[in-house]
Amino acid sequence: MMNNSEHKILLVDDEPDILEFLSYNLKKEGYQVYTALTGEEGITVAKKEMPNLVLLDVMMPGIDGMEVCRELRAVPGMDGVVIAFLTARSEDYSHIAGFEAGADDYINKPIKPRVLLSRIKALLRRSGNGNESTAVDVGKLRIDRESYLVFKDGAEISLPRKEFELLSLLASKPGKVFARDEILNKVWGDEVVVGDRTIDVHIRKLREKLGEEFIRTVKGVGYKFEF
Amino acid sequence: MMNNSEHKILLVDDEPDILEFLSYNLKKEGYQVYTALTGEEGITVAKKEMPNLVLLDVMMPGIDGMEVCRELRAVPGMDGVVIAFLTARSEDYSHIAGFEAGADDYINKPIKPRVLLSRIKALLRRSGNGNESTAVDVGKLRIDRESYLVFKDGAEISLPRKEFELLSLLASKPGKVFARDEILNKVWGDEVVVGDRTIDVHIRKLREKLGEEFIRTVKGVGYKFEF
DNA sequence: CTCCATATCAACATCATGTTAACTGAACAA
DNA sequence: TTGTTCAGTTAACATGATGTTGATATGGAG
Repeated sequence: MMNNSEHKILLVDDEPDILEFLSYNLKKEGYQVYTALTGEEGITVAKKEMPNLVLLDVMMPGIDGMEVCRELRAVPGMDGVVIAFLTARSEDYSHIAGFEAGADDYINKPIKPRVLLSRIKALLRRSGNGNESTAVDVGKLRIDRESYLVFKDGAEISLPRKEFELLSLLASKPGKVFARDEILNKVWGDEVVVGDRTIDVHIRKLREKLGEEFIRTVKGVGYKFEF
Repeated sequence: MMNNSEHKILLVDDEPDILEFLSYNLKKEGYQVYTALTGEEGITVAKKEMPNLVLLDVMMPGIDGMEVCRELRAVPGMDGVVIAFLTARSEDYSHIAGFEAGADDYINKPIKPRVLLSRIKALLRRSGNGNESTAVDVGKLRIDRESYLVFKDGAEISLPRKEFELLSLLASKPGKVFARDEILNKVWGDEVVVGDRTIDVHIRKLREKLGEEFIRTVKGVGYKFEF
């Protein structure tokens, strides 16, 4: 197994508390951790250390995370770096802009260590595999989380956010039945309470756009993606 | 699907009202609930019952939640347990200390039942995910709980929920005779009251779909799975 | 043979999901 | 501003699979 100590992680956040918290948890796992309190500092450190992963707070005084991300992407040799945003849950659409700016992932605050660590592992694993694309191929579909696009027979299908995330979730484990509870948790979040029919309607829209053959209902249990 | 009754939850809070409130809501969902009014009691009960999830109030007289958490983490065999904090403080970063103590999540008071339940489900799901074997092979059958499918000679057989759960139960211990009572409890749950014939009919449907050779009737006792 | 648990079947009830259309609010353009 | 479009959600209702029941048949143990 790859040792975590081979990985450098740069944290950029204006809150010392959070930096310390994240730093503590990541170091505990054996990562080499660098921190920066401002966007400027972050860029400087990044250029110097060439980290494998950058965790960026979106909201910072001065240069914000989005801008840091764009600047980092412009640095030669920095294109392979994985960049993830830290965002408050309320900033609902921030990650979309984030993806456009070149982010690989976004992580909601408040941050839970287990979630953080598993996300980071996943991100690093992905980046480690060389130039593997962020797209997933499942049967006739290609789901590209980076561009938020789905391709079917070469045709580009653009999906709204919720639909995309729902599809994305289901396709993340083809064959697995996702319970409605689980879907609500993962796509809508803990606190959001939406009606029973909301999922169905989204499923229906997906089926309309993609065809009937991909999403299968398992009555009384949930939905699953098939290929 | 897995019944909630398989999950033990320990609540530790010095306020009887809150304990009762939480206990009521969790029991209603079918969890096995244990309560403790102090940190000491919590640790004692935890060691004895080995719950799957511990909900800890942070602020308690005597040993506080943080300390309980640390002590629990030190108990052998307790490392897989999910520990979540209940905290009144919302926006500050007091939970950071909690995470350092080994907590998996924190839940803000005031607690809304819906949020609590969905968080708990998510936590238990995550904890169970690691070592869960998804498919079971029994003789000519393969039962895949993840995709809710049964395979026989490579052919895919799709079963309705109750039938699948019934088969799943019987096949979980091939050879063992399950009494009708036991079947009712595990598949239908405690609260549901259904007539005598219901089980027979489901057995019949299973035999229709799978063949006669798998489920054997033990008159006066129950049913068992054979292979 | 007789008794009683189980089997079987068809009628019935129920519940999860499908479907449609309408409503809200955000983003955007004229 | 107003109007327009779209994502997301919801209510109301339709539909059909699924679950349940009771009447009746069957079959094995004693």
